[in-house]
Amino acid sequence: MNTSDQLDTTFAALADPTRRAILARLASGEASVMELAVPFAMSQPAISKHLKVLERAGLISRGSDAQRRPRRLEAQPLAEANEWLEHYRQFWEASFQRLDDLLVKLKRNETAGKPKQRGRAKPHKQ
Amino acid sequence: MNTSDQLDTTFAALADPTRRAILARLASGEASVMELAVPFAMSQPAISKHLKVLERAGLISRGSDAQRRPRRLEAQPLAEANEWLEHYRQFWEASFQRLDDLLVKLKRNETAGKPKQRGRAKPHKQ
DNA sequence: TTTTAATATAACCATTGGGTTATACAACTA
DNA sequence: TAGTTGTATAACCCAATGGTTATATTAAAA
Repeated sequence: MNTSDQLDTTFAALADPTRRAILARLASGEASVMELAVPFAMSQPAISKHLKVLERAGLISRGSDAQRRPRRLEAQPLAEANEWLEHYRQFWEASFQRLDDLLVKLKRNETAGKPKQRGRAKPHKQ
Repeated sequence: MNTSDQLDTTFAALADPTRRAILARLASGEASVMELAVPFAMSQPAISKHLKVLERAGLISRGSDAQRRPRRLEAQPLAEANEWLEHYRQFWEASFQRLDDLLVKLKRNETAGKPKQRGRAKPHKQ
């Protein structure tokens, strides 16, 4: 699998809220399939399918404990995804900066004399 | 669209090599649909579909210049994706660290007396 | 005013994705 | 040994994805 294929399967695996929740759960330690399934209104086979997607992407691995097959997080593909994203950091930081500039300007017009804003004006989540 | 939906559509949009290549192209400036289509062995409507996916994810926007509808990069959703990934940084850095430790140990056994390795041992791309 | 260029949309097709239920299998427990 | 628990797999359904060709729309150029 080349880097591009790896990014395909990594991003595809991350494009599902159930799978992201599973990764979040595994961030606090390994867990069995049953344990992973509990929070979801979904059958056990559905969870097993999600786990297969995550495993094919290399985002989790499978252990063995009696009948259990505990999964644990394998974050390395996330490093590659992160590296890809990094190439675009300048672009989103530029847009944050434009937002800052705007907010500062508005603020100045509205309350001249008050202390200037400090730190970056983080935009609200949509 | 809540944050989770936004991540869904962002990651899904990124899970395709054609769309990632389009974003890479747009990183060096806006471009028309035709210009974007050139590098790909794919019909114009196929490209238009990809552009629609990127636009729905908020990753590009559409300008207007005569018959042309030039697209430009809108990197803000990438900031959110990056923020999500950041939560897992500790995990991939831990695995890099384990790899470092291993390499250093191997190196020591193999060539005792030579200078120690500096910086992080970056794993090869697969 | 007709033609050409750039883009969008419709209709279609094959494949994949995310879910289901039913069933198989492997490993503990009584 | 029989039952129970944990997980995987098979077969199926429906919706979504990624491509196609053909056609519509819009604006410029001749």
